[in-house]
Amino acid sequence: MNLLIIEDDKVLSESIKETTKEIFQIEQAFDGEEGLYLAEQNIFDVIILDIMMPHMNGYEVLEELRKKNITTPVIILTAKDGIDDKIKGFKVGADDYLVKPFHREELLLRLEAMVRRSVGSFKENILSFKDLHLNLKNKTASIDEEVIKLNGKQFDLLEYLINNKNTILTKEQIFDRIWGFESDTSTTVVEVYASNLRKNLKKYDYDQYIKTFRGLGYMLSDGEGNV
Amino acid sequence: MNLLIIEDDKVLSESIKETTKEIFQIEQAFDGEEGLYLAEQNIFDVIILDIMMPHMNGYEVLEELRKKNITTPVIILTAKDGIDDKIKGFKVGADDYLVKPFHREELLLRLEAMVRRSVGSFKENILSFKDLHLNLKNKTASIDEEVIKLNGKQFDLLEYLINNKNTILTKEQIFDRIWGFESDTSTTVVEVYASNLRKNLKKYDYDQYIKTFRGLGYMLSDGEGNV
DNA sequence: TTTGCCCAACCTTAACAAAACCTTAAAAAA
DNA sequence: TTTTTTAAGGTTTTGTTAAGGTTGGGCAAA
Repeated sequence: MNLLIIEDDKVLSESIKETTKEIFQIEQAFDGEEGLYLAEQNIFDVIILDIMMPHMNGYEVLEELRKKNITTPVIILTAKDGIDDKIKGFKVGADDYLVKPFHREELLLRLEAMVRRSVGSFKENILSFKDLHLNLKNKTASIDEEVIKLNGKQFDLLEYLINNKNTILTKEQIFDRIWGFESDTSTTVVEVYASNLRKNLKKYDYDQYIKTFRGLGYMLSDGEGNV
Repeated sequence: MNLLIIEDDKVLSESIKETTKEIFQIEQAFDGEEGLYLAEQNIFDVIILDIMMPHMNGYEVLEELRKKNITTPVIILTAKDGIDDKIKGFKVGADDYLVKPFHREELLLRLEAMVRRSVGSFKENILSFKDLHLNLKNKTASIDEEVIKLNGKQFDLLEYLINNKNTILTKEQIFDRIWGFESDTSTTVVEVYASNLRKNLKKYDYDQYIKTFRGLGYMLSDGEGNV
């Protein structure tokens, strides 16, 4: 689970990081522009967005983001608790709105509720694609009771693909999501992992669902046969 | 959009109905049991749930509901604003939590945000021209369920034509748009791609809509026959 | 006004070139 | 050891070019 914190108050940002780091992989941006840039990579599960920031404020960031069809859930964090501010926040596309000061627990709860819904699966930590089930808790994959051995990043890749089934993910997105922005290995590793994942799924004929779109990226498709 | 209000205070329930009736089809339940029964029908897009109710309280209703795999988004409405109550609410599966008293607008905004997300994620990104549909999310084209195989630039060309249907696009425009300004290939490739695209659409008689205007360029026309 | 010719613009095809991708295996890191 | 990364060669798809065929408008002669 990846969380982006866009907050110019470094102390608060760190504090949020502390309370959420057990559940999320954290990325931080300390101004609007940087936040927008990172958010545009479309690799986050949820974004915490401060409103009052120099240069580019939170509303602008969110508006830009939605304009670009990035639908990552956003929770607005602000000291403004006037109803008009809330209206503005929701109108530009926020999913939740939390007023400072707030309980750490409440933030965490709201984040969890949001992720739980958007990632789906109310059933505890199980992510499924057809008869293929991922147990997110202990990182195991299985098809009809039979466990498939996948190493770390292969599992991550499969999880990411399932969470975005039927949409094309570019190699860059996959790379940024799994290897991280500042990783200095090349994006061709994605090809290697796609290859390995396919090899592991081949036994169950699930490799067919991983489609590659030349010049675009990869997609996990539950479409029957075609494409 | 269907909304279920589970609230034993009839005055408040009516008041909520008033503020939401323009957007939602409303159903009301005035105690926990009735609410659970209605919610189990699984026909609602979102549920407003009061906590303090006689016999069966909101937590119990929600817990029962989730146990039965009904995942309708639930927003809890209560006078309790202690953090422990919120924790309890989210833990049993709430999606949002609003403390009384609240602004009518805020309730409405939160309802809208919730619904927008749950239906929004279902709606796909489709661009259509007559019975020809482009799925922008996975770059597939189809006519009556049947998928048409188009490679990258052919798809881009078709997308561009549809987005500008009934206006003539010069070869230069098309070229700059799809190949990019600094590309050093000649604009005759546009002709080749127009040809290929027509060939692929011929099977469905959709090639006829791609008209060429000598000395001007191409146009996708939905006009019948002539022009 | 009509006819027929010419030429530029466009269409189509196919061959070649060049990316993009796959797979494997070995080296490096954990 | 196991996992991750790099590298290299092979495969497939797509992009590009060139060449010959087709079309249609302009224009001059009838």
